[in-house]
Amino acid sequence: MRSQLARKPEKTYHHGDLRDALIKAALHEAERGGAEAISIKALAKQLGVSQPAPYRHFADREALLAAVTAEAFRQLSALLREAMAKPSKQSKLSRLAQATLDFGLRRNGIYRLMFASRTVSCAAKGSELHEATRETFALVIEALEAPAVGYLRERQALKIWAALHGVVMLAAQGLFTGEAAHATREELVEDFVNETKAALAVAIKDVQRRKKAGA
Amino acid sequence: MRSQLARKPEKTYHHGDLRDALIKAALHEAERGGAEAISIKALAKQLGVSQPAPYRHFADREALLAAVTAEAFRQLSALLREAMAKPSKQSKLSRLAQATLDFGLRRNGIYRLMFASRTVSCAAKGSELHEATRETFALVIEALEAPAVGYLRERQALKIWAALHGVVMLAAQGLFTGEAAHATREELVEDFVNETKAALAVAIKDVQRRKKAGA
DNA sequence: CTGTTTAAGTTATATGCTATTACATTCGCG
DNA sequence: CGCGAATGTAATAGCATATAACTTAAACAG
Repeated sequence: MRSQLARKPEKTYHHGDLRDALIKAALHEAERGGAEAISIKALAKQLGVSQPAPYRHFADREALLAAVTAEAFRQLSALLREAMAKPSKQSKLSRLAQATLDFGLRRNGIYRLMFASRTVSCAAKGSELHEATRETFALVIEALEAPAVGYLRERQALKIWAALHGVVMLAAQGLFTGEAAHATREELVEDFVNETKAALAVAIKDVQRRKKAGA
Repeated sequence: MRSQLARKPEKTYHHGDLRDALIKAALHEAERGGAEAISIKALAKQLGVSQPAPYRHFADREALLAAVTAEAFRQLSALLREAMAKPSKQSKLSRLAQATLDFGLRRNGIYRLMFASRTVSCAAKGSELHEATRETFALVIEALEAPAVGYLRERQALKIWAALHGVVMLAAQGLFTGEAAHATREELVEDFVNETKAALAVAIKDVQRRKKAGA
């Protein structure tokens, strides 16, 4: 197998790593233009192979999109992990939230690809994509830094994740440029972060109190 | 002009109301399948006109999508207005929020069309689509039932709108079917509604207190 | 080494969609 | 009534997805 270091145009019959190259190139295309910007034909041409070549690695366009989306989720996960790891005065949750916003805006085409398509919801349990999204959500739960009491964490994670998603999408649509521009997206995200922390604290205290009463 | 009551296949040369028929048919197609399910060719065939006919009414596919999206926003606005109008024990905001969730899930293909595409963000100020989205957002502000103090309303409206959007999108992606299914989407929406009310009350009180201190 | 199997790539082609051009029909208005 | 604008049609170009049949070379067995 040819490593990705092989840069010379030695014009070998076999590309060597076409599958990976397709995903990377597709991600690049999606960066600006979203899913619609991904064309099998164009990618093939760009990588110097014939148009049908990609079909050796992906059953159809949808399959390629799924693989690209999975890779995008892994990249987001890596980013979030990094943001959570670095020491800071801010909470883990705050850093995760701001990092998500940053990713969603900087790489908005990819972000839209990740969520707008129905590819995600159709991902079979256990598939590459399903695992990738699951891992990202697990990071959100981790960022809460809360003990696993019932399903409180999951619930709050879901809420902050939804809220973040909404802010990113609306921001990308320019809804923050009108009369509402007085609140920055970062402020809104921080609002949601604080409300999440407060709600989580209250809920946990409530559960523990109830447990004590029952004991 | 032929009314939409004309059901007989009288096979007139002119359709009579092709523009409107295209939008309605496209909405129907989008209902399940989103934007990708809208094909000019298929619509033309379905309506019994030649393929290029639609181009008399829409410059290109994008223009049709914009018109369809605008119509979808108007329908959503109508639904929200209705929900807010009917008497109920619940607050206006709660009713608007639940109605939004309902619309987003029941007509998810259309909902995705409305937000996932970049059509919205590209809508020129003053365009049909721009006005339609603006009107919907105005309803959100109205549902807050709060006085216009600074930009507090806009900010809270933006927040709840973003949160709602997030819940709808994640729910549509089946993120509520895993370990997080213990919190229903309706519950999450109600959480956001309550947090919005609380935040708004605090913020308004804060501003008024500050004003009194300054006077 | 050599031959066979198989993964990966090629050319050719069918099908479907968008969009344009040039031409035809009808509506509406002076 | 007749003319111009609006609306629809036929023909066609161009691009993308996807499949079929064939080719190359890599990997592996003996």
